[in-house]
Amino acid sequence: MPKRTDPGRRPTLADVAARAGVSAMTVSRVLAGNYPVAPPTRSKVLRAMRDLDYVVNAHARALAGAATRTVAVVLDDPTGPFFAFIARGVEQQAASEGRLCLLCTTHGDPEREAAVVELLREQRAEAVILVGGAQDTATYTERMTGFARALDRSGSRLVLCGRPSPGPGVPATVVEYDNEGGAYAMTSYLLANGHRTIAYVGREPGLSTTDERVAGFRRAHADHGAPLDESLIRPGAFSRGGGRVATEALWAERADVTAVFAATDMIAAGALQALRGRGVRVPEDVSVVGFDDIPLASDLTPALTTVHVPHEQLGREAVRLSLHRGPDLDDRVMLGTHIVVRDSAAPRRP
Amino acid sequence: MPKRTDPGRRPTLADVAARAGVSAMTVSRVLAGNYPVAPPTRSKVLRAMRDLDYVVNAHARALAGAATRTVAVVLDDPTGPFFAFIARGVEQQAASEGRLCLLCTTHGDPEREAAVVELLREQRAEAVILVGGAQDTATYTERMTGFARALDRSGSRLVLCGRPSPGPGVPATVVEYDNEGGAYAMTSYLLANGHRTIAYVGREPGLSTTDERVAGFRRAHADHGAPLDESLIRPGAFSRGGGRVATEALWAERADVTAVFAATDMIAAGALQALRGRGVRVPEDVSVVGFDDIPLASDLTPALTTVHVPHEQLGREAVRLSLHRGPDLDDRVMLGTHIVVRDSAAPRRP
DNA sequence: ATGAAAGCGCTAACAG
DNA sequence: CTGTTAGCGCTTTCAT
Repeated sequence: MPKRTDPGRRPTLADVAARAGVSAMTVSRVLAGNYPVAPPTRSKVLRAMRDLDYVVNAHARALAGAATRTVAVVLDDPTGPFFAFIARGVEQQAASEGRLCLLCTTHGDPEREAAVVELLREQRAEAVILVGGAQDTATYTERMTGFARALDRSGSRLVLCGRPSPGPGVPATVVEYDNEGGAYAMTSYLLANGHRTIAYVGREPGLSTTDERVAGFRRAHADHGAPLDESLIRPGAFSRGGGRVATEALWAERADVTAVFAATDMIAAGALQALRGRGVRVPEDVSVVGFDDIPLASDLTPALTTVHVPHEQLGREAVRLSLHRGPDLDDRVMLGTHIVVRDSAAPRRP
Repeated sequence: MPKRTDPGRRPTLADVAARAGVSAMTVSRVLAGNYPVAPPTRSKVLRAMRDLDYVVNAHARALAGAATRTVAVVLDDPTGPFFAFIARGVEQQAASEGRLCLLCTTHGDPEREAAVVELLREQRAEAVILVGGAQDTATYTERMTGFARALDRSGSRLVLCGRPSPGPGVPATVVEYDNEGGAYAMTSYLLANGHRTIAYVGREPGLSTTDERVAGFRRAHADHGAPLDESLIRPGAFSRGGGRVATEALWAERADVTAVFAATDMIAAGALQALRGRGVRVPEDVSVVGFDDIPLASDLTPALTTVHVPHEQLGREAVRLSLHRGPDLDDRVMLGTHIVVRDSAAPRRP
């Protein structure tokens, strides 16, 4: 039986060509639109495509040499407070560049992460965007270098978004934001408001963002000539509960603190809970500030003064940069952060 | 020059076969693992694959007839409060079924939605999951029927998740949740707590979920023999601002209301703002309840009593059902909802 | 248990 | 401006 009459078959380029009385190549050119085709021919082809409800086969196209026009985001968990914004940035930029967007999650499991990278190599994704903080250790650097090289060999590009760079010479794109600068600006703001006994709550040792934020906290103290009591840099988990616990512990020891710089907005939310529980008024008695500017920040009572991180732009830049990249092996950009003044911080009361 | 020595080329199945001294077919079988291969041969092949850093080409595979092993979610906006949870459910189930997940957004634009469906037809995605409420009009039904048929012709499956069914006989899978039952349960709860003047705030005419929720509200009144004052069903936008405005307007007219059933948690948040602004205490003076059970609900003060919608499970079911589906043309499931009692509702004060 | 041959549907590279 | 010829890398028959 001739193929043409096969009933359940999806129409192919050849079918369209036959129906329009032209060659397959002409149809291909009409599709791509990057080559001159005589208008009458063009309309005949378009007509045939419509008649047959023709849909190109993206896989055949990818196999024949065209780019896959697909980028991938790899997240910890799409319900995270800011991962969603990064995902939105990625998706938007991908869409505006005519790319489709693959979404994968790892739940923080390194094995799953490796498996996902492998899957994305199979897909020949143009870019693989790894999102979210990570332990900045030697192991991490090795892993990322491995991913970068492997993806490079597959004709794909690794993008580290909000993660530390594996160093120069590694074929990867890095999109960061200014943790140090944001912490510096916020600490300066508190110091300018007369605070001198500022606790930094929620240091998670080893986490890349932590070190940078603490560095900004330190530099601001130094630049303002304010002595920094190291015992005021408090450890704690990056969660609401962690913030509550750490703040409770802090108050048990030091009632002289007049401002709390929480490492994240979530921690700040926990700190507010703890302080409310103790009958401490914010910002009258104590100022509390956060970092990240997640939606929750403006919902808290009082609305949280915090450092804005351009999550969405981070996602957009990740796509943009990986798609239009120069001849360099590695490239990176750092996006700025800035403080957002709301109601949770006030000048120190005498 | 022989292909094999081409330096930048990605190794193919043939390369692996050559290196292992077997035919391409044998390598393919090792890869698929669904056919007996002699253990020694097998190891030789695996060895060669590792040596060459071989990665299958998903597109070649898809072209040669294998399934694409890809499902797609189409969202309004990934930063929406519950879209993220549905996306998580989809992604998790997809991963556990060995599928990759494409993420597309439409920002509520029907044209973009149609364009996205077309793109996904090109990708031969196994399932295309459309998420989120929609106006249940004749136009909607036609659109969805069109999508369903088009996807069906491309060997793909349309899944409507939390959206109305286009009716029987249309090749689509529908995964819904029980809006009517949830509203019934919540209204019953308020009635059982002695409330008799309950306002329903945030009716968006035409939106599919609205009608079902209002129906449950009505049925509960009827079943409890409580008269329902139609003027207490208040229109309003599905947003915090909408809730605030609608509640302000309500209070200006009716100070006798003792309970507010907000159509969504966001509306409830707005209602709480409005009531706080007026110095009305919740739940002492007025009870407020919501619908959806988004994370914000437990963060509000007081924590919101609301109807839980199983968003994540909705996403999981969408994938599961579309992948393991019987011979029927259309299929649907409805997931249950239940009330979550927190602090924003109390017995009516005498 | 393994291999050979024939495509899957498209586009790149050359003609004309 | 349009057509021809060759694959892209894999999996499906059908043989052996």
